[in-house]
Amino acid sequence: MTDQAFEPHDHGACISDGVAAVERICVERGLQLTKARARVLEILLSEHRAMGAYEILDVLRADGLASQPPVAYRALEFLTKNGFAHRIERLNAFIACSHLDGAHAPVFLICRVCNSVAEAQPDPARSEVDRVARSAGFAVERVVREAEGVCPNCARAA
Amino acid sequence: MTDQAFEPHDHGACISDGVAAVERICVERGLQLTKARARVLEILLSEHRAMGAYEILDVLRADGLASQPPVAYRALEFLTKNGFAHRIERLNAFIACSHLDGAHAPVFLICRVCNSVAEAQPDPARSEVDRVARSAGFAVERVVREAEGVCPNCARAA
DNA sequence: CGTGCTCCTGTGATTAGATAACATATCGTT
DNA sequence: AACGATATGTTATCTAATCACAGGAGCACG
Repeated sequence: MTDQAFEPHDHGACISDGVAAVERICVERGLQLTKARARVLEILLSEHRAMGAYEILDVLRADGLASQPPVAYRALEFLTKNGFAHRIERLNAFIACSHLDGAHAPVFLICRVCNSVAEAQPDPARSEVDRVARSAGFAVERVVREAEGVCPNCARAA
Repeated sequence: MTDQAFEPHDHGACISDGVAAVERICVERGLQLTKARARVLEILLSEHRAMGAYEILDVLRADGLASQPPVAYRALEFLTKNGFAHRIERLNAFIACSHLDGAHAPVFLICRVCNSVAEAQPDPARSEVDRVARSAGFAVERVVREAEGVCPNCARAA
């Protein structure tokens, strides 16, 4: 398991690699990574934390782009629907996906001190949510798994 | 595991037993189950689904009680802080706790067809979220686990 | 007895998050 | 050129949540 958000890394590459990877996938799947969508993805990739739609909108506005709420929400819908970004329900906010390879049911670790969010890839076979749902005869379509707490860096600092 | 929400049961008892149990716990712990708080609990217990704060507020208003948003939010804060109700992040809504006994890290099963929400009690030892967090050195304070899908009753009906 | 403290309530205003509805544009296809 | 599908721009609206401040009930302590 990797937790990019909690470990030092080349963040410039983080952004450019992320955009490049999404571009490639869009070509493969015939998806249009338009200007607005690409810009929102970049904005999300520029931070390892979740950003609210209106916060993203502020950045777009500063760029001189259209800045009405639907602009951000449409881009975010595109990104989340295609797995390029995720919605963090606990925060009503969004974050770029950091595991573009393959289907996943991620677990998010949200640090309440530094606001960073790490996306972890747990073993799907061990999902307790799935196990519980199965035993209740419940057909799962989407799973939300988010933990809020203190990341190792902030714990060390305290 | 029990899934009251998905199974036939005496719902009148569901409400009265729920209120009685919370009353008892409040006495034990020296908590004040005031009029507003008790009423909101009742409202939540009256349905096996999550209700939005403003929806609760509408009921309070119909009762002739104070009906400004903070009234509902304060009662909900009391109820959730003490484990008498839970917030469903996915829905920005609230539901009465159906497992008052003991500390828990519940899993919620949200039916998108009939809107019912079941609270399941998984085996804590198997929590994949905890496992992942531990391996990242992340100190978990709160966990959100919610599955959205179709409940057995609605699946049968379709 | 009354002062101060803590906790709870009431209300108006504001901020944040999300969507509806409708008009316009762009691009590839036929 | 006409069409359909997809994406954009904008206004308005709705839902969710919080702030800020004033007032009240109950209790403890001097």
